[in-house]
Amino acid sequence: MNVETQIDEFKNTDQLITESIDFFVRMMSIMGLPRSVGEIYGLLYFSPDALSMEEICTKLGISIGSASQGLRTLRNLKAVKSLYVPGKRKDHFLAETEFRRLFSNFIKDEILPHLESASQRIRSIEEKTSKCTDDEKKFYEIRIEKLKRLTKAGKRLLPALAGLLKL
Amino acid sequence: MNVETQIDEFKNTDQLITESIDFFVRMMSIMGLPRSVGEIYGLLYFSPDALSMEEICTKLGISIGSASQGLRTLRNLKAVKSLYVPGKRKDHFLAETEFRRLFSNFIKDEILPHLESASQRIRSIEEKTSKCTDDEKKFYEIRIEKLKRLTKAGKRLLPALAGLLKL
DNA sequence: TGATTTTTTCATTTTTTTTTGAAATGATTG
DNA sequence: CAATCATTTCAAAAAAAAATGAAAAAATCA
Repeated sequence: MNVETQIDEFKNTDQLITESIDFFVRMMSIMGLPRSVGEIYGLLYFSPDALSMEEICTKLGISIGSASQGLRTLRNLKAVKSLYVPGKRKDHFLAETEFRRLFSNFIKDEILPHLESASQRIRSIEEKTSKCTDDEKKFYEIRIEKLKRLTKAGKRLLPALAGLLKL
Repeated sequence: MNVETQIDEFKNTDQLITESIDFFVRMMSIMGLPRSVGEIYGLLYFSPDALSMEEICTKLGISIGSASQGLRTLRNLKAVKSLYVPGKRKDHFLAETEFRRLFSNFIKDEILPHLESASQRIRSIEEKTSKCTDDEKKFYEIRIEKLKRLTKAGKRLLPALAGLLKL
């Protein structure tokens, strides 16, 4: 294999990783996760070998702080697993590629808690109608009922959503 | 009705609206929409009468710029409709309370376009594998296949999601 | 254990997003 | 159609979110 082919191949893999990072940066951003989280996952997703935090920092040009926090986020979502590499001291990271579990964790950790506190807030809204006139009460109660049905549907539907992902 | 009762009632409705705003600010923020959008919707959701932009600004203490932009966003999502009030020059706004349509519009406007461009990016990633060795190709192709299935499932599932919301 | 390496934390800086409000544009009325 | 009122736009300011990197903490090794 001559030098030019090597360079070509390097560039190609490089571009592939760049596109992957682009892809996941956007996807994670829809989910409200910071850029760095998408970058790290995008890099790992197409890496055959587990990478150390230092390699991640170098390849992405991000700080160790960002890498550490980003990896923590990804670990919490079970989007990344750390792997023991014999003879090496540093932790090494691999992308977890089962999106179903990833989304299920995202919904459980990031969405459902909000729905829980929403239910409480609705109860608190309901209490405030006690001193209204009957006409007002009627109007408010219809709207409150809609909110209740919304949160109920959300709590039921969202966790089921990941299950529907027959990837 | 004496003055104290009036004051009590005023306070009660006021608190109710405050809680509603709180509720929708958080909900809209999950959807990545700015605070002001949630505030406006939260105010309108429990308003029996249509409100003008000026009233919205005053009641929420936000600028006319925010109100104008926020109402535009809500109008685009069909979360708010403007109502002609006879004898008044200003436009008046009412909350659209069918969440099903609201979410369906949100998914159509804010999520699906990203999935479309994701498909293109995957194709671009695929092209980059052409010059890889067979072993590398195998690894990459498995991951690419997963991405394809993910976007496909997303495009199918997300629009259906709003339909499942039998509120 | 003590020295060395790796990782986390968090105050500060940088970047991005949102809000503001004055000017421009558009709409309505007499 | 001129005057007035209502709405949008957009550059600048303010606020919020994310990234940085040095210091602290934790882990590993000899």
